[in-house]
Amino acid sequence: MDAFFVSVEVRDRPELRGKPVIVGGSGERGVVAAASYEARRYGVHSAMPSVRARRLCPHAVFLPGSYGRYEGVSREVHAIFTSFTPLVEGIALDEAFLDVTGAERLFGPGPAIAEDIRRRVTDELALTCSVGVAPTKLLAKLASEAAKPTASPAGITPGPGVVVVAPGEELAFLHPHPVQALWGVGPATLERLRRLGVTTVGDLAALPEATLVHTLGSVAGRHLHRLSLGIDDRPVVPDRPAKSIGHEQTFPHDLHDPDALAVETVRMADAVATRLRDRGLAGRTVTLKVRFGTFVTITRSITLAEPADTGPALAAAARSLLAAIDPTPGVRLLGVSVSNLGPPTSHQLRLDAVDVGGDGGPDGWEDATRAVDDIRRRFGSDAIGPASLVERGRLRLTRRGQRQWGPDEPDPPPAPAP
DNA sequence: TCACCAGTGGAGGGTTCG
DNA sequence: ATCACGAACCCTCCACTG
Repeated sequence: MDAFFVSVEVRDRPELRGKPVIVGGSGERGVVAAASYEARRYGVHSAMPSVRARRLCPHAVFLPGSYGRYEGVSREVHAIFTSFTPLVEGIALDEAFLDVTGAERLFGPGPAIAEDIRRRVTDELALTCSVGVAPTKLLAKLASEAAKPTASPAGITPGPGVVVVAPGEELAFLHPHPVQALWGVGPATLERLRRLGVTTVGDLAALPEATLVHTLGSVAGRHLHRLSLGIDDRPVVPDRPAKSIGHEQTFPHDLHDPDALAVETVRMADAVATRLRDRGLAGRTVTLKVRFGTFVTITRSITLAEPADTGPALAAAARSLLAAIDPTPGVRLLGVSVSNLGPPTSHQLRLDAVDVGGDGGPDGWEDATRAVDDIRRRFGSDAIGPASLVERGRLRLTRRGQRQWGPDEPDPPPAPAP
């Protein structure tokens, strides 16, 4: 999808059409989630600090966005995709791979399907998308980027909408691209490749595999070497199971107080546990992430003997990790995530089993947690929560249906302790 | 008893992507 | 000269097992 979040907003508020529009966090610590092509003319792009975006384009309209709405529209787009093939792999809300090899007998050749998809997205959803058609995932991705509109200070140029890389044309299309166009080449890899004198994918293809393995490691080296030769046999995989679930948050102001951090940890552990139960999962490895005011980021993790899916169980683990961290330099961001996911084990019979809570559960919170889920379903997610959060008025994690791109209105800095 | 080896899983950091 | 959040994957080091 082209400028997805912004396009949804403009579609529903026509007075925004033709204006520079930015969806993202507007606070001091926010970032741009999406920018309209009018805003991109000024050099604004996604992931840019909002402060910089506002400097570049002071007259832009800033919108907080509504993530829940984008999820809904994404489902509608997805439904169009799956009407052509069940082999749809979602990459993000606005991006997906479709394997249409089996659909061509029914719907015609790939390029024709691409045109059909574009037409249906335009007619049914009043949004625009760009499609790349190619024999491999990498080439399809690059082709879809080539199909998009471009924005420069001079103006906005519409894209072709569909770009096809036919069999036999792969290397001619691929090799002129800059190496950073390859999936897996970010700033760090780019610098290492630059030192090898590599600028384009073609340069990369001329290098022996051993050289790449030596500088980038066995997996990445071999992978990039193959990609540069147009070899990419990764299949389109629908419904990949989640491997981790987490929550993290940047605070409007750095936190120094251990008690305040403990409260935030409980809040996030509770949110993660709720999402875990929503999906019928539990996890064994709990990871605490701390970013200090200096931007130095550390993670600490612990693996539990039994999978956990209750707030108290995750909070206890996260707080034990927090206890070993000195927060006095100031904590900018805190995160709790859970991995090693699997089904929640029904209580295993153990010879040494101790019934802590008196309800038969291993951590004593099974019945209470079931009741909490029930109350939230009926009265909303803010209706109930851990006592430590209620007392401090911190029950709410984020407004419903919202994902934030940074803290919005910074609270006034805490008054110095007497 | 020691040296070596292969495999596994945990911990922590880093990179990349949208 | 300070940029979110959520997730996947990779690498290295280390302990333990056999």
